Amino acid sequence: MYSVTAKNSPELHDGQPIYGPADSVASLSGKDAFANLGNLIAFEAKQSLFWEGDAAEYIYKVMRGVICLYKLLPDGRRQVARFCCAGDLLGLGQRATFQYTADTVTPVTLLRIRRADLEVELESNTCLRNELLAAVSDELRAAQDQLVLLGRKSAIERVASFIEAMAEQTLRRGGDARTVDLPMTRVDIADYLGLTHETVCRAFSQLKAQRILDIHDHHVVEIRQRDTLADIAAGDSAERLCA
Amino acid sequence: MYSVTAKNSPELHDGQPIYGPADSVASLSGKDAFANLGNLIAFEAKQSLFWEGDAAEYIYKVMRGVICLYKLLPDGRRQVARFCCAGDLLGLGQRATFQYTADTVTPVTLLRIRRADLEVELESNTCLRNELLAAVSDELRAAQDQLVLLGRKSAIERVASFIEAMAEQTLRRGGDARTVDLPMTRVDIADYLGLTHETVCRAFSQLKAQRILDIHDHHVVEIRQRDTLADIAAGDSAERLCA
DNA sequence: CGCCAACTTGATAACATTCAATGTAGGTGG
DNA sequence: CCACCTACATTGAATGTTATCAAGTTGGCG
Repeated sequence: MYSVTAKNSPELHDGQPIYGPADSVASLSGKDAFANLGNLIAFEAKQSLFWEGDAAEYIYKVMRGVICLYKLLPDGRRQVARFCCAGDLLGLGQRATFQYTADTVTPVTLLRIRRADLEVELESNTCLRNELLAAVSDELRAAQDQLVLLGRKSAIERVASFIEAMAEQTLRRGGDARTVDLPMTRVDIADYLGLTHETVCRAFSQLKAQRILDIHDHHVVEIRQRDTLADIAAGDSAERLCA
Repeated sequence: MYSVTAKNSPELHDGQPIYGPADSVASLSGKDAFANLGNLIAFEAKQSLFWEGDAAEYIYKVMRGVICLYKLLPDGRRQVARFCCAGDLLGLGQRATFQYTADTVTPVTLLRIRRADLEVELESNTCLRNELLAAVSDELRAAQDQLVLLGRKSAIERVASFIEAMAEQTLRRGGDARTVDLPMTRVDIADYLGLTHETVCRAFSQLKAQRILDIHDHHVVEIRQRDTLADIAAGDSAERLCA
């Protein structure tokens, strides 16, 4: 489980900390097409990696921990676009600047790859090219699902969808599908789901009251009725299930 | 301008109509890296091209007209993911099935390309590969902007954003930036913006009452105060502007 | 032990939806 | 040619979900 409450060590801010270079990645991820292109760097929780509009000199691969990508409106309203976990790539796209701001949610280890180096490698490396296209395509598909969630789902449906998605991710990483780790705060979740943190809270409470969830810790929930949760998440017969 | 009210000719449904093959495309689009890979087909307005989950044997390039891509929830709620106009590609992504349903909004001419043919061509054609990656990246960026709109913008901000985006598109195609063509219905717009058609209607009326828009025809609006519209769309000082 | 940040719960209010009625334009058929 | 029909658009009134504002509670850490 993640240590969410790690403090902002003043001596380690804004990405200075550097691990051993290049090939020490192998120990973390097995063989990785990206490993020999970049360096590992580490960040504490709750730090900024980059801001929307920054020159995108690097792209990143998350090796460990969770990162939150978001955009801000002028008056401070925030929309979280994505939570990036181990294996995810950040900073793709062909723009010279980042399209969103990135903060760490937990302590994080990143593989940092110079964009220019990547582009050279892409010329010859078909496998890498495919992996990259797959990453962008997956990101697009996830964004389209999120459009449906934000445009058409109710608060309870959004929260149920989120928990289900996090559970699936846990499962893919070989974890227990019933115990779900939620390292981010309620505010982060709210900004991801287009709700307020109070509304997210009430949805959690409601799912707990209906015995669909158990909430051990604020950041660890257990799914007790996976089918019902899935039905709510899918937007199916909400009136019956949420009565 | 588009003829929105074209009838559903019974003799021309579900994509049978076929134009001349391959190279007659040149006359429509100038040189086009995709042209010699596919065939042109035409559709009337308000027809289905394919459904979410269909086997994705082809990808399409829109040569003329407008197409609406959407997803449905089990109870019929609809979220429009995108309106595709001339030059846009449909059906990208590496999945064997379509990720959304596609209906024509206006009469449409498409270039239809067999996916297998495209993949063969991609092996050798660097230019085409780049064009494809650029298309996916653009689609992703548009989807991320839409996440902010759906998650955090008010009704009036959503409608202002939509009109502004349509105006920019008109401009890029060499049209007058003030006169904006909206070939889709209010329901289509509502399902794109995550609102009801009544709310969209009221937002149009409000923008008209504030003399920010003129509404000639239901499907043609004129922007009278571009700056104010842009401010509202950006979510800037909404309280002052919308008072 | 006490502080602080995150979380939870409650009361009220706002904005968008829902339900209902009316308006408008194009197309059809008498 | 006009009346009718249908689909789409607009406006009004009510209802409801979610946001906002306001207290409290909890848990981790100094």
